[in-house]
Amino acid sequence: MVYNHPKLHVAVDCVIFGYEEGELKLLLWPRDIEPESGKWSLMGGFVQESESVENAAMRVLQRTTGLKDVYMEQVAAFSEVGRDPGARVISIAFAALIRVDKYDKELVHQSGALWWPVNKLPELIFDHGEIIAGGFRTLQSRASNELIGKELLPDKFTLMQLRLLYEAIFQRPFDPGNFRKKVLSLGVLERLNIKNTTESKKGAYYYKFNGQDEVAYNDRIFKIH
Amino acid sequence: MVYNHPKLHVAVDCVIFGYEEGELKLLLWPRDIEPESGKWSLMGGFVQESESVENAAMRVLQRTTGLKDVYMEQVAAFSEVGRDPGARVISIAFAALIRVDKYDKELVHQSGALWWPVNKLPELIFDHGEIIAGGFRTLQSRASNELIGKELLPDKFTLMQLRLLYEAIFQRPFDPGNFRKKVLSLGVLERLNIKNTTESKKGAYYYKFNGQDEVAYNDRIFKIH
DNA sequence: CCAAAAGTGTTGCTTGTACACCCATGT
DNA sequence: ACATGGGTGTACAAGCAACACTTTTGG
Repeated sequence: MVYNHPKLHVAVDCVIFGYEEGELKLLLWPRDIEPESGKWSLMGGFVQESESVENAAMRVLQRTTGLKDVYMEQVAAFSEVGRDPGARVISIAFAALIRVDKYDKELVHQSGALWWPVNKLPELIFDHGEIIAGGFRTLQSRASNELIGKELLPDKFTLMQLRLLYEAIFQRPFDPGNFRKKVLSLGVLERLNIKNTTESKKGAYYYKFNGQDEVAYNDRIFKIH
Repeated sequence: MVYNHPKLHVAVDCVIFGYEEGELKLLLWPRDIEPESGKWSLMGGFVQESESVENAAMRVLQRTTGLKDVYMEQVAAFSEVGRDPGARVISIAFAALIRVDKYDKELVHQSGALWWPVNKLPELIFDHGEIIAGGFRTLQSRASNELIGKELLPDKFTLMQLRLLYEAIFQRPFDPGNFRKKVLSLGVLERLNIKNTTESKKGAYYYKFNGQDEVAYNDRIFKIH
């Protein structure tokens, strides 16, 4: 059956978060064509006839970073008529969390992409600022409902590193003692018998996420100061 | 500029919630064409060249219920390739809350639509069951982050009516005393000097939402049993 | 020795939960 | 009189916030 109805360009845009040097960053590409040449943009791509928007987002992510099997979450559809002055394009935004020690740096570097700290973003094209804000809310929401870090930190990490990640995500400090107690009480971390001695004199135990992926979180977990 | 990329049918589907007789219901239409004739469906419509998806959803809602200026929230995009066997259609789902005392009953009745209790739904076409589940989660999420009822209850209502609404939304009982204290502590309700004497012997004060629409909710508000 | 992070403990406060209890009134 | 919902109060538990304090070790 053929529907006699308008067809539209549908794109996906990926808000790609990474964590590096104590800062939450996101990956942006310089735009080299008019209009708005010189500004920065999210990486996107058009949805094809034979794929879901989730597939399209994965495809875009793999094409640009070399990564597959990455955690992604749908943010929202952005569809104001004039959002892209060049053409009518509806965009479905996705938030992706990637580990900066794993992406294909060669590939990313070639394309001119750079990591930008979330609180020091450059000028962005179209409504990409709004899309990023949405992706950031999605990330915060996820981080308060379950313990994230597996997607952003190295395999083994100290509780300080995890805390700094959360401080970057929520842009506010957490009390070290309370953070430690809360996080450990969730029972999703396993202490290793190795210590990190580079970031403190005393040395801090490394932790890792213990396999049992799905713990039933009853409620919002982060109300820590 | 013309983009040399695929164009797709983009639809909106509205999950329309109403509250009546102590039950949370949603409005469904019988499908009278093959395939899946006889099953029920959400009301939807195609997004036009010159409108945002939000506009399209509003338009669909107004066309089917006569209502405008209704609270709506985007749920998510549903885009599996085979979701509509007739054609490739991406659907953006919206959740709408309407007051059953305000919609155009004539219009709705003509179209054959019926209100179905959320826990006794008929067979649904395509992935509309999944879409409804998403809309329901969106509703619950909103109801736990702020006090809803303005959109679903009459202008004046008793605290019992409000509680029954919340019990319908969360499908579990709330303690009457605790519910009352929590709700009143939010400071968004104003007590009227009228009593409802039809639903209890003693009579219960009517309340209404006081104008100041936006109260800053710091945290999830409903953790009441 | 001092600074800085690691790690543990304590205390007070807020908030939810589970009740008990009295009130008002229509039947 | 009694059942029913209206409305208030209380006692307990859980969880968070704030902060004190001890440990360890590199500089």
